[in-house]
Amino acid sequence: MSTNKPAGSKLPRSFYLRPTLTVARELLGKTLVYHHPKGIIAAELVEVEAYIGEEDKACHAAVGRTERNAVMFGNGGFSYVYFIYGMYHCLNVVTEAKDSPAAVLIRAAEPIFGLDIIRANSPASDKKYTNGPGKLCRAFGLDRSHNGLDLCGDTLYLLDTGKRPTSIQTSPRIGIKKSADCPWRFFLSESRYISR
DNA sequence: TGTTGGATCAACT
DNA sequence: GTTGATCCAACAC
Repeated sequence: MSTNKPAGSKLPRSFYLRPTLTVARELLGKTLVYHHPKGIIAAELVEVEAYIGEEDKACHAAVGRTERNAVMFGNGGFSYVYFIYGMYHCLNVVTEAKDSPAAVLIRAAEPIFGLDIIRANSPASDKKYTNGPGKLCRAFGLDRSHNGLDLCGDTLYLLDTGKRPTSIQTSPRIGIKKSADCPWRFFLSESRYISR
C-alpha cells in the first residue's frame, strides 16, 4: 500500500515563535514538505543548527539588518534561503518574534517522499542526496526565489508526524569560523543521513 | 567601482 | 588536510 502525500499535522505559527534552541531541538524528527512543480518532496529532519540574534557572530543578523537577512528580523515561521560559495543554497527556518532575528539552519534530512524528483535534481554520481545543507537544497530544488516563504502556507512547511526522537545529541556548529564553540548543533545520533 | 570572503562539497595529496 | 569551483552581499574606496 502506498500514499500520495506525507501524513501529519502542519506545525502552527506558535511552534516557531518560541526560543530558538527549543525550536531547533524539536524540529528533529519533523517532516519537511515542499510542493515542487513536479510533485511533493518530503524528508525527515535529522540535523539542524541554531543561529541566534545579533550577539551571535556566526549569525548573518550579527551585522545588523540588511536586504539579505531582512526576513530573519521578521516574524517566525518563514523561510530564509541564501546563496553561498557560488554554488550552494542553505535553507533556514526563521524563529522567534518580529525584531528578534534568529533562525535554524536545516543541515540534513532523511528522504521519505518524492525520491524520483530528488534523484532528478541531484548528480547521478551522488549516493546521499540530503546529508548537508547545500545538497539538501539542491535535492529539493530550493533557491533564493524561495526566500521569505510562509511556512504556514501550502508550498513549504513542516509536519508533526507524532514521532518523538530519543537520541538527540548536541555539538558545536560546523563550517563556521566565528563563535564556533557554541554547542548549537542538534542531531539524531542513530541516523545514517547526518552530514560529514 | 572594485575587492573579498563565506552557515559547502568533492576531489585531490 | 588542502584546494578549487563560482556567486553575491558587504564593505572599502
